[in-house]
Amino acid sequence: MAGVSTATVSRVLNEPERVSAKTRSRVEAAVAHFDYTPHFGGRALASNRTNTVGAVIPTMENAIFARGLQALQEALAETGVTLVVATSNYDPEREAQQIRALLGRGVDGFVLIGEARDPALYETLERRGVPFVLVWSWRPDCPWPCVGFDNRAAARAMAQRVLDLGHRRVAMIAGITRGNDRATARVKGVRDALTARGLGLDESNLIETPYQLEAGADAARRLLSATPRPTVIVCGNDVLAAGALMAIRSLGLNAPDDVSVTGFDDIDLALILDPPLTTVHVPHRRMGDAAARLLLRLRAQEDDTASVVFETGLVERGSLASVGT
Amino acid sequence: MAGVSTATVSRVLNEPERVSAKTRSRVEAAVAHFDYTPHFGGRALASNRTNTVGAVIPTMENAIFARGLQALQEALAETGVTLVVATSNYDPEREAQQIRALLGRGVDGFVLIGEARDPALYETLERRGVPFVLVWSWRPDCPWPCVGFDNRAAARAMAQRVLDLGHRRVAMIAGITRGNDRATARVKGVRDALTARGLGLDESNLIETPYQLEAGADAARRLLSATPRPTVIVCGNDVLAAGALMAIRSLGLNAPDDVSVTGFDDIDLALILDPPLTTVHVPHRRMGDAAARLLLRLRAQEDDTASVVFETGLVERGSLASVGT
DNA sequence: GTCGCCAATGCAAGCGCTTTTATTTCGATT
DNA sequence: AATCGAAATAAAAGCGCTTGCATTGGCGAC
Repeated sequence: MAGVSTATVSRVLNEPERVSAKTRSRVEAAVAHFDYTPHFGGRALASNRTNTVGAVIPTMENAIFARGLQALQEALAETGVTLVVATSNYDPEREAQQIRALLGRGVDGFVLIGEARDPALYETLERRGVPFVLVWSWRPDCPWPCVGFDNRAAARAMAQRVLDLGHRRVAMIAGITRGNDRATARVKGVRDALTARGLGLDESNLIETPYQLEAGADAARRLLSATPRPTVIVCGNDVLAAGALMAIRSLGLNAPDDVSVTGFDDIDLALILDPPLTTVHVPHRRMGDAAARLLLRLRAQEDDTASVVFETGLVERGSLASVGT
Repeated sequence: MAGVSTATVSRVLNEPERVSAKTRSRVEAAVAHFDYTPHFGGRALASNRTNTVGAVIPTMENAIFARGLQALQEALAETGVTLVVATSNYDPEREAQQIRALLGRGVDGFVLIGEARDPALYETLERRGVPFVLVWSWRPDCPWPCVGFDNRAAARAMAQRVLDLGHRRVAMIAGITRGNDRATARVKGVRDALTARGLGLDESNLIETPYQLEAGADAARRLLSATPRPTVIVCGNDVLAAGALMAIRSLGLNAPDDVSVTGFDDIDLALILDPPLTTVHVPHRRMGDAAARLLLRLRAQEDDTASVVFETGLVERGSLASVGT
């Protein structure tokens, strides 16, 4: 040892300024010499903090979450907080399990996707006093701290643009809406716009399907087999739209001449597609970053813990054309 | 309480079979009633295990890692082990930091990408007795437990195929090779094949660049400005290849008629591209899964802890054509 | 009925750290 | 040189759990 008590070592590690420079350097030398690392368990037990936050996302395979997580993780790491990630595969029960599992691991903060979940879960979180932030969705009057955007309004804006371009036979490929408020809001938004013009979205023109390339392609093939076929397919995200474009090509049709397609998210993919995808731009990385900062403020019991809303924007590329051109 | 000692509660939670059915059910009732969760720190301190494994990957934004992690995480979760993910952004120093940070958090297992890293790090891991698995790369005689494939051989096979199709002016867009043995091996593999036919890959025909879409496009533009221009661009991964295809289109050229392109990884993207990408198929998900199982065996000190090698395969789609057709 | 044995449970000692409180040290002041 | 106070450090009490060992109780064998 460096001739000091464990208390001093602890102080050197946690509040270096409270220790005299001379002792501090001696301790630091010893730490370096023995390649000492404090024991996490001991620390967690004594201080009752783990400096860990948990995120439960649907899947890492969706680029939007991967990107958001990356930003989240970077922002948290700056303050020495570790991120633990679990996935639910879009299953609400599994999400609840994962949250409980992470609670058991003593995470002292949560980042959760969307708002739709069992009230009992919210109650548990509050009772334990574990702060959390809901990401990726936002609506007026959401009672929890959120960092997101208005999925419904964004989808509505996209659908309005579609209608402005003269489309009347509108079909939609949505994500699975059960337990997914983002997917639900996007369908609602499209409905809003259609209804406002006296149109509807009946069952035959709306398919819910997992957010996967092949699933999107299958759905598009089904929608396009109708007579008369839709002039536009509005998709719940970019991956579904990519699938739809694949299907269109495989049917010998041409986008946007025969059928227009729109996406949602604006991931890299949208740029690569041919034609490039008209979609809704969502600032995933900035949301991840903002979520981290909001969560840190909540943990620190700071005052400024208001929800953060991001604006989305229509990005018009080549996949959406006016009807009949 | 349920009228038992804490010791019994601990046993109910950890080795239920050692407690009589009657007591066990009483304890379980109490646990459920109070919504009790064991304190992670206490547990870690007393048992000196955290049931956590750490993974340090370059970035979650690359689909291959996202996919591998997803599989890894699912396989680990089955046995109650939690995955903690950190990212290095392809920076060896940062990777070392992250490994030490995770060690400090008491992870009792590691999944690391590739083999190239400071020997001191390996020493630290061994000294601490923390088992680890290297993923995504494999070579004969690797002294550590690996789950991967032979990047060099796979790249060589791809290059051979390119040469078999008559290409002689071969250019390559590689990832940054510093501290990245996969990227390095892929360049070597291509060189192997070229050298075997008396060709070379001089500086003007090899560009190293980050694995990003735009970077790939820029590199392709530079390569294609040469006279005579290359007939094929071999890319270090699919994202770079997608960028190259974008650049080719933006230059008014056509793939594969004017220039062929090949990728590496076979992510979803490869299928969507136009023309669809000829690439090397890598079983990312299965690697993640196998890595989890190998690590669990190492932790359990089982005998069967041999490295796992996966086969890769050429997937021929439309982006590579024979020269002069 | 007694004894011995094993399964089931309780007891109590830590695990390595943080933190409150007490003690020492040292410099400044008189 | 003595005194005081502030700053620096040590002492010691847990944090909530696991686990080796001691104890209890129940049962079968004699």
